[in-house]
Amino acid sequence: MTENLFAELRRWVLEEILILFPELPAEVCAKIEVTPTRDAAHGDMATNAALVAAKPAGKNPRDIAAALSQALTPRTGIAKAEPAGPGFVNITLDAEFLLRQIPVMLTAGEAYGQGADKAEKINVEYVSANPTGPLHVGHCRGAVVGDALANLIAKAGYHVTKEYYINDAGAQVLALGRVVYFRYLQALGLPAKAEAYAGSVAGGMQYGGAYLEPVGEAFAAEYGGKFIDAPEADWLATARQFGVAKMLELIREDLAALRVYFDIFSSEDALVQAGGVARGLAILENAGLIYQGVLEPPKGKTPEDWEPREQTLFRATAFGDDVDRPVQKSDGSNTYFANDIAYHADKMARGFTQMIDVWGADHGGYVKRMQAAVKALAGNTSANLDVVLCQIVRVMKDGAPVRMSKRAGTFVELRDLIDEVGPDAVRFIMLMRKSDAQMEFDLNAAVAQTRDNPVFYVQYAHARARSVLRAAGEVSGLADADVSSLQAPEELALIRKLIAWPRIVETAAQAREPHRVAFFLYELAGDFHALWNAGRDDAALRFLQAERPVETKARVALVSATAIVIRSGLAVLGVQPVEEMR
RNA sequence: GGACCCGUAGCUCAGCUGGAUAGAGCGUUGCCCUCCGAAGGCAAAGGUCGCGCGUUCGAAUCGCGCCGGGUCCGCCA
Repeated sequence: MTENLFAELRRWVLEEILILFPELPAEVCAKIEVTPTRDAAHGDMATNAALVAAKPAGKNPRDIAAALSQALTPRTGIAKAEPAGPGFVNITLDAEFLLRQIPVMLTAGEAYGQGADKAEKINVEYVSANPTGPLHVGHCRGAVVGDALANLIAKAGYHVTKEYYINDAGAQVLALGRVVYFRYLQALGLPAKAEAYAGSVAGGMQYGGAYLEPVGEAFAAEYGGKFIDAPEADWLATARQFGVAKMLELIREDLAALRVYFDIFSSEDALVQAGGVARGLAILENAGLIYQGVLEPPKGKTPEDWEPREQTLFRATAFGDDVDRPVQKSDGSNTYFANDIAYHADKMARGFTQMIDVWGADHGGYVKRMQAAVKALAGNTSANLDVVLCQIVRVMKDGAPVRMSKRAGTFVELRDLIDEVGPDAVRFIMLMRKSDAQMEFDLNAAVAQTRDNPVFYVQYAHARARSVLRAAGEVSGLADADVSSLQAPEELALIRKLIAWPRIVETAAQAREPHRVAFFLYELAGDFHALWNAGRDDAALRFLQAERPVETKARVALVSATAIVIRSGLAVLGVQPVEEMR
């Protein structure tokens, strides 16, 4: 018993088309698809096989469509197959064949839609915010998109590792260490003034937020007066580590509030200490991709202090990048890019040939060079890096944007957003947009209990379904129910939507687009609400019919299947199904 | 100057990797809902898919060139 009916029908189409044209090249077959029809008048499914095969077969697409239709029609499960339009074949399934999927859903439960084991590891890295403070709203979209994408790819049958890269090696965490020390002096009651202290801090007084006050206190509690008059060299490493550990705790709490969890946290510092950077660069060095050179200044926008400098460069242009990229600064120390190369080399050494990074839009200019580096590292082997960019989110309230700039002092933390609308709304709404498009997050809509709040609408559908199931009480042998009475247009529309779920999982995972799941659930909820509403106009369509146990059982099976698919989809999005609306 | 993302209904956005008559919600307009499943329901109006070439049986979708918005551009992370 197969789950993905579209994949099954595609196999049938392929079998028949290869009987008609045994010589059809594999790359042509690969383009053949079986898709849901937009219009119910076109049947349940349509295939483009005749259109795709027309040119290589040297025949008119309509003729092929006619022949293919004839070949498909006798198949068990197909009620009708007919040529249409420029050369489509529209397929109408036997209702009985369609309905047979309901027990499949009931038996599979929330696992319905789970793809077959692809026996392939995929690493999904996201958030990776610097451990210098709590997460802010800007991190939120990447966290949600990355998490849902990882769930989605796992659902499609891949072995997914969710990874967070801790940038605990650069100048920023040193700045954090200095501020921790400053807060420590304060905690001990010493007259350390921010202005005076800032002057003595290399890189200025970043991360001065109040959230570091308790860190200073904890540091004081741990080390007492030990570091009061000590030189920086004595305390900096300790303060940095202490600060990073505390910030990671903070970040993990923020992530937990958003229900985002990782399989692994990788430390940049640990990688550097273990010699990973030298190891990564050596791979490129051995491939002859590292050289000394001088870069041209960017045209049209030459920095004031520009002067030509010789640097160690990676030949990124050999792999599709626009210019070669520095891996070492002019003083010989490594660039951040060098560490990133090392980090991806490390992932590859851990057996990942498929990697996905979720980044903010401000890193868009970084994509080509990182992909170039991965290709270079792979050498003759195959490895691939996909980058999902998340564009900016504008938070709106009462029709006006909520200011979020740090400078304006209204720096909105992720926690504020979650407290305002709850993790479910944050997650679902963030996923109602394609990640590479800018979006507006409307705080008013996010808490509204109407159809324009998608998370409410979907959860309400689930709650209604559960309410029916509670009212129905224990119904035994649901998976064996006679469902042949399900014939109303609204019922069949709902079933057609339900059987699309495995296909959505597959296509959305392949496209790395979790938002398709959110849209699917929204549509599914719409179909279910429509059926519910039909029962208001026509009592005969209500789910529970005291006088008609057979029909009732069939409908309860359908409602149960609907609840299962909604739960299955919400699980991918990381949104909780609710039993009742309160 | 260059790279990347976006441009679809009044607004916010989908459009399933080139398919059939371009969709949804909000908003607008009209009708329905005193109770029995209404924190609502049904329906209508609303589009030169930014513009122009090109590729082909076919383009919102692919290519090129413009226009507009955004992100970014040697040693920052």
